[in-house]
Amino acid sequence: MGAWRGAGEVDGYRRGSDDGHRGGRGVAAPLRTARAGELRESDAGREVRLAGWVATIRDHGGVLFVDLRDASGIVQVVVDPVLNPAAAELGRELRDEFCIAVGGLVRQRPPGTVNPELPSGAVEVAAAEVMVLSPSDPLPFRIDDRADVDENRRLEYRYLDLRRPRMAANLVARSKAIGAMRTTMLAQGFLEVDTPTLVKSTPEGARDVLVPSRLRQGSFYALPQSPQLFKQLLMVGGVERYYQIARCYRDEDFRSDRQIEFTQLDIEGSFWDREGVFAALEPVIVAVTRELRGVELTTPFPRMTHAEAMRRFGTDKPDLRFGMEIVDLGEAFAGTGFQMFAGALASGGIVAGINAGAREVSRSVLDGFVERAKGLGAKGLVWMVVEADGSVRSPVAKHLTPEELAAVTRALGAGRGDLLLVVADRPKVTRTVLGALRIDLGRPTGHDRLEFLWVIDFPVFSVGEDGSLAPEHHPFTAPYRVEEMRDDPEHALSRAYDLVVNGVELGSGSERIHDPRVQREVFSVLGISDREAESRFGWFMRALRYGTPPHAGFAVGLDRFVMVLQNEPNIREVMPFPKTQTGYDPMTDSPSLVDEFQLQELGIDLRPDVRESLAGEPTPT
RNA sequence: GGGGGCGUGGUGAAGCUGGAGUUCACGCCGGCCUGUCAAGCCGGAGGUCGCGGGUUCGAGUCCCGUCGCCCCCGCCA
Repeated sequence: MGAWRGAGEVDGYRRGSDDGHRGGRGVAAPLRTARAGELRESDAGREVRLAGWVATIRDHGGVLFVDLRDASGIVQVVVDPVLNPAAAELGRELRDEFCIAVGGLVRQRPPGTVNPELPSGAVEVAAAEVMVLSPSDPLPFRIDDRADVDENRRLEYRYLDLRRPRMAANLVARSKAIGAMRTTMLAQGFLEVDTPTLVKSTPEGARDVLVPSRLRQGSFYALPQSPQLFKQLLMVGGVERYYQIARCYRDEDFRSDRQIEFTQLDIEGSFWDREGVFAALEPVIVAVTRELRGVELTTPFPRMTHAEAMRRFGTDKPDLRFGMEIVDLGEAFAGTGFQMFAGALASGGIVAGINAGAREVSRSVLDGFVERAKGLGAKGLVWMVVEADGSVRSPVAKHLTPEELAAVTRALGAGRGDLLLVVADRPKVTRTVLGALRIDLGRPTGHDRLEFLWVIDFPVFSVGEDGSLAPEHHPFTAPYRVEEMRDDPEHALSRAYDLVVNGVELGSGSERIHDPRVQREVFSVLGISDREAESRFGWFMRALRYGTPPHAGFAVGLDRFVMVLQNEPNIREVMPFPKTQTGYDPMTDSPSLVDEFQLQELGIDLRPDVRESLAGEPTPT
């Protein structure tokens, strides 16, 4: 680019300067000698060159103010037509978000015109020269944090959205987080190793993102759900301490904290157990939090077993920033005549409740809670309000004895005005429903406080609605005892753990199986036949036979972590180019149809019904 | 797969009980203005009320369907 030299035109835009004529002597490189947001009183008297974007223009007819923004921040540029008529003339042609360069003198602002809102507000740059590097069309939305722009529109113009201070700050935070992770991992002697992104599909857990092979038509790669098996192979390979900032892909429905592709800090270590993992990871969490929040966390983080988390909070990722714990009310209703409670207790269920505290709630809000509980799978929800006179108002009060009502309020520590929510159902349903209501009712907004927590001793299997068992973790997780896993699968515990902050699952990990015989047994208990295990994981099981060290590891969700630390409500705000809930990118119009030839090369034919549904769609030629 | 919320000039909103595309702020275009800082003042342009159907003399408004975005349940080993 010919900026600052050559003729006085850049892409047809005239340059204004104080030499009184156009096309005058050029100005030598570099384009920029200072950063806008960094200028301070101590810079007064400096001749600087700045380059950036027009944040706002304030044209007083005479003097013209331009807020010049670059990645470092904003500084006010003053163009004075008396001192500099050519620059002023050009300045009048400037519009929002033009990319410009300015040369001039940094000076203290006149008394009374200092802007305390701006870090650079004590100074301004008196423009001697202004040059348009690149003009801008009128914007689809304002570059401003204060506007709440439709997200589709933001994604369509993500490059403009990223100019907003909030998004720019999130990019910086993300970069700092990765930096702190690398620094901490390197200091601990970890080796950064990258692993393939075209891998073997192992239909297990999440849906794979598939990539068709051209050279082997009909065969598919998968994008990795995580580098799980590769990092274990690195342990077999003698790496001992591995980490990677890894991109992972899971083709499941989107949520506010889930995207089809996301980033993890992935670590693995040999001769490690859980304690080794925690000891290596806590400094990383501390460093990232220090970097992004300026907060020094206390270690070690508290721990809680999965069973305790479920019992007290109804979830495997408890938010410890508030109480409202789930209280078992079995004792209070031990001999109750109230059919709903008695029935639940008799059939192996439980009665439990939470004290939502004193709050004014209308009947419609209470009905909303009942609907929510039903939506979550409970048969119903009983609400009780402790009245000013100590009596209990509830739709079921007449079915309960005064002793029972007293026992409930006592068990829940209820005082005047408190709202109590009670569920009677199977234990798991009861706890998860109350756990969800607890979050609905008690969760603090934002993430100003941080409550980290290790959740340990996950069960090997989770019990489904129908009583069926589903593995809670990937099949390479070591159980405490294989025999228990086989003989009493419902109660078997695994050497798996999660890291939780403020009710958000930040990541999970486990001690791995390093004995091929145990691995085979685990496959068998999981219902994976020898033959199936061989075809899907044979290559991996073979590796385990060559002196595999005991090892363990973890993966931290980078996007979620930054989301929490930046106090963002969803993961998209901390991802540079995220997709919508339906996996669509409005900016690039992706995913898109491909042309017939591309499909042919891959040996792929679209199903007739799919073809049919696409009729009328614009197709590539 | 299911439930809910939202969809109105370029942006953000209001639009009540169905009565003229009405209103507000920002942006845009033009003009004025020499110390503002989301500058100010005057004037102007700009909309198939997501799309389709229905009810009605009449629909942004009511009903049905559909599409898109967001949130939740399922799903996410």
